[in-house]
Amino acid sequence: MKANDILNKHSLKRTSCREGIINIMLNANKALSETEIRESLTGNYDRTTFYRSFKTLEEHQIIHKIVVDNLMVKYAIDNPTHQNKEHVHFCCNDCHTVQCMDTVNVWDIKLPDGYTSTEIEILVKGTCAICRK
Amino acid sequence: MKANDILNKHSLKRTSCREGIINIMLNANKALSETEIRESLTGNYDRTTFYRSFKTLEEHQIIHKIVVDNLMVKYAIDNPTHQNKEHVHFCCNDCHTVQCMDTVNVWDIKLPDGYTSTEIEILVKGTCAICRK
DNA sequence: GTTCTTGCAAAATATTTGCAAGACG
DNA sequence: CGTCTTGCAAATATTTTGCAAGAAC
Repeated sequence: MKANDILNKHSLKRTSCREGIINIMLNANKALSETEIRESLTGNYDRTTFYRSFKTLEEHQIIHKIVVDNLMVKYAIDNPTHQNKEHVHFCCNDCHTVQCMDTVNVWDIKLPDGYTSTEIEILVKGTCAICRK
Repeated sequence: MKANDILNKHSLKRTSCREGIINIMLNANKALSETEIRESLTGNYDRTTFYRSFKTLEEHQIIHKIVVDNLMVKYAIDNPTHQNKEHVHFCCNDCHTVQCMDTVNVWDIKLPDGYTSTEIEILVKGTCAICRK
């Protein structure tokens, strides 16, 4: 599915900034920071525009935000094949790449009585396969 | 163990700010934000002092930081009984209380080949037992 | 043409750093 | 008294908001 189809599906206007963001994320196999996205885009957009675009895309569950520390914020496309499914985020301490790990199983977490969960965020930090070598 | 003992154990100077922070956290059954801590303290401290105190206490593994969003950052005391043990953090969508769930089991996460993990952060969002009623 | 989006300026918020004065041990 | 900590000022960074001009449909 192309960027335009995704925007149409959500009745969002097809602007070059949104198209660009989605296309870059569709081709990335990792989560990207605002800076990385800006540097990959051909057009030059105001930072405010990015923030608003991210917000809109996130609200429509086209992308999701990954906060590693307060400092490192990245975005990844919502893969339709695992939509609504909890998945693990992995952050490499070495190269700081952040990835969604679709192949890692997530188990149900048994909370104390009276507690209910709507969302589970799992962030694993360590060394990725490339830096490991 | 009292605040002074903890500071002594780590060879940290006993300042009223550090004592205050630790004492408040020892008596809290939940994680606290910088603002909540400042409002609970009798003395008035500069924000810089808080940031440096948190940093020092965190480096000595006396407290740990919990990042819910970029906006919501909280701190909790390192309970000696579960030191070094992974535990789940729970954030209530309603009252925004953040707690360490010592009773919830954390399973091993099986990563793809080549990946190793040094740390796992699990944040469960939902409704707590009090707001559930 | 109506509605939504963008860019700019500015404000609000969070965090870090340097330095001199002061507290701790 | 030597070392570490604090407060203040200021720099840096992130994110949000209002408003007018412009683009999408």
